[in-house]
Amino acid sequence: MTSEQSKSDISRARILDAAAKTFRQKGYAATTLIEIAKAAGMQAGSLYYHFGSKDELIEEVLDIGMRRVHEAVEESQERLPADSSYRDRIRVAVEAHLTTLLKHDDYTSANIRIFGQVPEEVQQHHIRQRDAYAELWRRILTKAQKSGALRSDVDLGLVRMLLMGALNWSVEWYQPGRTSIQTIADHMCLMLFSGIGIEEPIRSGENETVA
Amino acid sequence: MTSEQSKSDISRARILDAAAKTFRQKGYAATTLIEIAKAAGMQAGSLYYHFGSKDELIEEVLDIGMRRVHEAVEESQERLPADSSYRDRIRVAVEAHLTTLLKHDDYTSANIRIFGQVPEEVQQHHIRQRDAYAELWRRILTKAQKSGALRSDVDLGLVRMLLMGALNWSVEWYQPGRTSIQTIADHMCLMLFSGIGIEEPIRSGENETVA
DNA sequence: ACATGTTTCGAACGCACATTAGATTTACGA
DNA sequence: TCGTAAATCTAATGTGCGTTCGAAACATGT
Repeated sequence: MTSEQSKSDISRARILDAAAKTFRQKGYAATTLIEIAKAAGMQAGSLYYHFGSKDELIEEVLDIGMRRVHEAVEESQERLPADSSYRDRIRVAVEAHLTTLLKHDDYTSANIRIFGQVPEEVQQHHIRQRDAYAELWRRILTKAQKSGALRSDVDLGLVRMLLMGALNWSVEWYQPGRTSIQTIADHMCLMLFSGIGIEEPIRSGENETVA
Repeated sequence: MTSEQSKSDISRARILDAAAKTFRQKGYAATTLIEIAKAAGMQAGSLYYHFGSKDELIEEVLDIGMRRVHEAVEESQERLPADSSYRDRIRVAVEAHLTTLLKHDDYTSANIRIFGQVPEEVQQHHIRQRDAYAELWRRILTKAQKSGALRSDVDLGLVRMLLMGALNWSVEWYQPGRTSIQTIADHMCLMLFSGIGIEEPIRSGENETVA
């Protein structure tokens, strides 16, 4: 064990990568250890040298995924000039969340897609972590509202849920190459700050039906 | 079989109800036929008198779920006065989608939660139906945009995805009694049309362009 | 080259589940 | 009441998966 990365560490990482990718694609219960092992280049039984059980493996995938998006958003705030506008603060947070989710991070997207499928016991282990991430967003939005950058008559909890939903749902439809992540973030921020509505002319003329 | 509802029909409906509820709660692979049968008041083997396989059962659940939300949104448009504003058209569509999703419809929420987990073959059978529902929303939004009610410089496909995401994600967090469905719809429409931002005191040049 | 610890293999176990088929019960018209 | 079809039960089958464990292969320090 002379090198920084022991062979065990390398195998462990390969297993986790394979697990994250497979869990994201197929869901929790539909993913077999045989599949993960094959993707990691070993036999199913060998996984147990590194992880005690399937649940232990998935717990680590969930943990890494949430930690990454949390850190990404946190760093996006720290990188910002101290006198940045609150809109910019929210904008970079949205960009960080989306980028982590859609760009080379099977862990975070796996977390979002399979969290609702894992055994309740596993979920319990991650509630604290999820709350911490929610709290990060709560702080960002609350500061913006207190400072007058966001309307004071909206329920920020609700706004946060709708915002997270819009962002997280992208894992269900995003395809690299069709739309840039930046464009998605721009549209999201436009909707969030200004909306996309235009005052309609006061007359009620056209009776165009939709259906 | 003298009554309108034969015993078979009643059992069938009870099975479907039980399946929708269980699938929504536990996901596709984690739901066993034993569980569904117990919730429907019979033995697992008896299910096969009504359905050829687990996949056949889930296909019908998915089908019903999508049909219900589609019809709900369609009817919301037809019920509207012919001279309604485009904002109102979108508003009632949002309300119809959300209400179907969150109020007594395990079928639609099951569809949304488990679609990504079912075997690819089953998914293929429903792509047409999903496209049809997407097309319904596309029409509503496009007409609004063409009429000048929505900004012309936004990608409506993207807006639709973000909107659907915000709405659909509610199945992950909504709890009856905490926030009313109407309030959720109001917040969503406010964000969509006007945004929740307030011009900040002129500090630096904000660029509000999209794409 | 040897010895010792590390990592992977490979076969086997047990269990839970989807599915099947014949027996059994239920509903209902004659 | 009887007979037939509908509906459900019950037990069995097969399969796939998580998990275990001793043996084999590999790596490393002496």
